[in-house]
Amino acid sequence: MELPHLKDDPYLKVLRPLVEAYLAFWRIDTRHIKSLRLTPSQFDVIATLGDTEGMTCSELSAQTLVTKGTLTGVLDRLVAKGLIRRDAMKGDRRCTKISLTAKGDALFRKTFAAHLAFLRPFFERALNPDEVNQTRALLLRLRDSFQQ
Amino acid sequence: MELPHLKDDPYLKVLRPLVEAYLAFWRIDTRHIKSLRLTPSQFDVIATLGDTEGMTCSELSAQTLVTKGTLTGVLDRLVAKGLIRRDAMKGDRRCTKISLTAKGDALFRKTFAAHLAFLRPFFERALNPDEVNQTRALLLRLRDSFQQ
DNA sequence: TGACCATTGTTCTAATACGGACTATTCTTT
DNA sequence: AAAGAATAGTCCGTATTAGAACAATGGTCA
Repeated sequence: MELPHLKDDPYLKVLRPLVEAYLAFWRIDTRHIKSLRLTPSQFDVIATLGDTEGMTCSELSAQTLVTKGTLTGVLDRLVAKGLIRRDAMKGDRRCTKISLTAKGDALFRKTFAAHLAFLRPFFERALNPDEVNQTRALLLRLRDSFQQ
Repeated sequence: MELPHLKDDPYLKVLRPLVEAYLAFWRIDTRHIKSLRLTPSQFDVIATLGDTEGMTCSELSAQTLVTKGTLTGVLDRLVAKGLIRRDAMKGDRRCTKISLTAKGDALFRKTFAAHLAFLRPFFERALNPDEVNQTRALLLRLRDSFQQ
């Protein structure tokens, strides 16, 4: 049997835990965000725009986990909710400057800190400060290995 | 300023690395799967059904990362490709038994081991055997914290 | 200046994704 | 046995998702 052998490969023993840990986190994260009447992508955009002077679609797409093509639709819905604004960019007519409206900024102030405070206990319960640093270092090594 | 303070919270320092590590992995994983002419969900289903006698939709949904509602469509497309089969379950007429066809089994044999072999070097490069066990343990603790 | 190439944001298609509603069926409890 | 609860799979609406193609614009270099 070849497969059991492969499934026991010591290096692959991290694969499922990585996926499962992320997914468990993601479900909690998403559920809380939805209670704010936002989708995860929308929250991502709001949180990224918060405390900035605004940015172009490309910059937004790079800093969030939202693809350029998807971003258009996400922004459309955020404009419809009155949370962001699209302005022409002087100097480069290809670009659009995306920024929070007053309403969007108010939402950002109200929800961003609250969301992080909501998440913290889950990490606190799982890891002590030493382990946080260990985990962080190990995860960054994994990330870098998959990124080059 | 309240936000920088929150962002420096030692417990939240794992948040971004977790997301980034998973996403970096996910991109590599997905790219390779697509080269097999399958979507990630379809591969997930095929890999889960491999070397089994088949299972119900609920079991499949629990063991893969595909939601029950989404599964219907994924299975539809796999049936259309001739890779799986839906059979009535004797004993419980609510259930459907999903299993690989001969063609699906052939695809499983050809691609599953190859895909794992493709992924292994990324883990090997990042972590030594000790660290694999550490990482695994830490990730499982995180998962459990988010799951209860 | 003008040909060439890169970049920007939008649009398109196919496939997910979640969660809730729905029907059919089975189990529980009285 | 009959009413009520639980489960199975499907269907629906809304929102993503990647990636390719597109037109408009900007930069580069001969």
